[in-house]
Amino acid sequence: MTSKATSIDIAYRAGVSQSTVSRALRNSPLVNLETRQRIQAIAKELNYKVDKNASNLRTQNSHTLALLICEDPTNDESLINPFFLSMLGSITRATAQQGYDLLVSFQQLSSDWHADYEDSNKADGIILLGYGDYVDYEHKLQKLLEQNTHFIIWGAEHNNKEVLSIGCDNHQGGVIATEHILSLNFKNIAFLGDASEHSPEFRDRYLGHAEALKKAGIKLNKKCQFDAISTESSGFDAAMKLLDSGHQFDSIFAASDLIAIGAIRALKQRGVNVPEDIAVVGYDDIPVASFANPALTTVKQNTKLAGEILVESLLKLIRGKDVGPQLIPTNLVVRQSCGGVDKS
Amino acid sequence: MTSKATSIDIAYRAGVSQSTVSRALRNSPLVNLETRQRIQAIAKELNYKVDKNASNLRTQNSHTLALLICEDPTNDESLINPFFLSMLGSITRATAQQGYDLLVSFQQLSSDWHADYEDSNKADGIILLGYGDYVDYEHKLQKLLEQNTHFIIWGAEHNNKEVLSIGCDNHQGGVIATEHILSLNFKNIAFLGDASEHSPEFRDRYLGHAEALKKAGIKLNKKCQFDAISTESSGFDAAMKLLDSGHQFDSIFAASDLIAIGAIRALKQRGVNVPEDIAVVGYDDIPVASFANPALTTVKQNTKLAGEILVESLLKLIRGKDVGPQLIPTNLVVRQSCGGVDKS
DNA sequence: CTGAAAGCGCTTACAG
DNA sequence: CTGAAAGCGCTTACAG
Repeated sequence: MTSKATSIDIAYRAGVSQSTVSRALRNSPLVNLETRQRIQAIAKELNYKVDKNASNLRTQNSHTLALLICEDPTNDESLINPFFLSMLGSITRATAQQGYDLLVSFQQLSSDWHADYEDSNKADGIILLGYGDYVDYEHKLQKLLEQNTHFIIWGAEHNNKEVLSIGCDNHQGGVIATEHILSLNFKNIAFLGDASEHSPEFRDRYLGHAEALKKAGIKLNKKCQFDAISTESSGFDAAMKLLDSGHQFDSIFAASDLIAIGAIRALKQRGVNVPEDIAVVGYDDIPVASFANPALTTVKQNTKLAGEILVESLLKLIRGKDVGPQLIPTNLVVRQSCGGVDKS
Repeated sequence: MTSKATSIDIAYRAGVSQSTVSRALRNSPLVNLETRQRIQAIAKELNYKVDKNASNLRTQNSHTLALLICEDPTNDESLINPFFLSMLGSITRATAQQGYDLLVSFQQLSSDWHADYEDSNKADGIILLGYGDYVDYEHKLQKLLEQNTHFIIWGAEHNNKEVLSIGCDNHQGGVIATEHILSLNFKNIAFLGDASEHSPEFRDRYLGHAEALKKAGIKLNKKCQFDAISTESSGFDAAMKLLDSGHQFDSIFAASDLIAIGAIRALKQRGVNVPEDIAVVGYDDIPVASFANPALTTVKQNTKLAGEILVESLLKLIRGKDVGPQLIPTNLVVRQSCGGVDKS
């Protein structure tokens, strides 16, 4: 009783062949209904579970997806980008919903990629999170491509069309954030975040920002742009530089919530009030956003939908169906950091 | 070239038997060094990876751990307890460090447990997170025990000694939180959180609180205790009840940060200043804690260490070694919500 | 509707 | 040091 029951044990008890047990457990209509039910009852009684290794080996697929999350080494190791954590939650759920298991792994930027999940038949496909900064990963993606690995990458559309990417519409997000600021009569918007082609997601947000400005007939305030990566401290530093630059601005569009929160800390430290003196919009709507002080007005990425689409698309890819890149719409969440609505 | 290479392909190329290939790839000293290196080179060239399903089937272990996170259905589904998310991060890392893979799954409270990871040989053992509320799960744990599943549960020590539990020292945490409040000359402490045996972790915190009070010769303020589960809104509600009760108090010990944050919102809404009028201490040190307004003074659970110990202990259990329950020490993080130190 | 048989790709006694 | 062989527990043509 200590060792696990196998299909042969069940076959013996049911007085049928092992093949019939296997069919019955998969609920095959080939097996007589009565026999089927009897077998299933015995299986339940014995607490029998199909051995995944055996069935996967036989069918040559694992019914498992792997999620690789890029870990920013500049961060304290316990501080994974909270946005990715939200995505992790929704991807986990979406995967389970499709009857798949999910293998999760954090990958150091520096270390060798152990993206051999598919090669070793541990997973049928891979979801890449946090590799938006694709410049540094190009050769690794190339290798995945060469190996015919099924994978999908979260982020801006990739310049290599063979790489399937799913992401939120960062351009549109940049537009709505900027339009919101403008609608509140701020006209001189600073931008905090790396807008180079090195950070395609930030860049798209910036491009949307620029477009909205242009549409409104307002010039980009190039002097008030400072690079930042998506951490609180980087946002703090960038805002300090902005402040020290002496250039005029009445509002800030931060390329991420973490940057926005850091910037607000810098502003406060210099005695600047948000939103009375300076309005701030963030991006992501991470859980912290609503607890910030003032609560952040921000562009929400729909992580639930994103997770579902990511998983669905990867599954299609695995099954050899046609899938293209997709852009998920974003929406504005108005809180207090720009004024406008005050529901404190 | 499209289909994956097998050990037989390598054997063919290397001019040896498949058994020798298998040995060489596991770097067995039985194989001649030169032959071994030649085989490994060919494997690399062919981008060969051992098929995990086959090797797991053969060796009957999966080198995989499963993590089950209990999902509180009262929450919006995107809002997983941030403390669990931190734990997830550290467990993922600790698992990888041990050369294991991690299967992650969120389980609905209501739904049937698909804790069949081990039965189906998908995992060698299971980590249970968020099942501290064990009363409701007793029979399920019992079943796991009966099936000889290797599992470990995060939380307070379990009354059933067969269940291996690892958790932070909640009693000690309650003591240090309370001592801190007392050291700042608050004497009338309200407690927010369910202190019944239904929530063993909260209860231990409460017991530590009571002990510290007793030691200081101060009576428990029983009238100022209100139940709350670990959500912001529950904390808000509990604080409202406390306020409405009309009983006097000068400080609050919240059984979790989320409760504390909700309580602070309630206090603010009623025009009560924190920490000037009322001091508040939380518990957990979730990422949000430092962004709260005022930033939360709280009891930090060392999630990094906790993840490591959890994984190590489970592995010991799997390997048949002796393991006992462990209590991880906590420490106080002083921020602004109690006054005392002000580094805003 | 059912059974006997092959085979998925490994690991590991066993024999040399 | 190496090879032939068995077998892990399934699924699924094939034959009846």
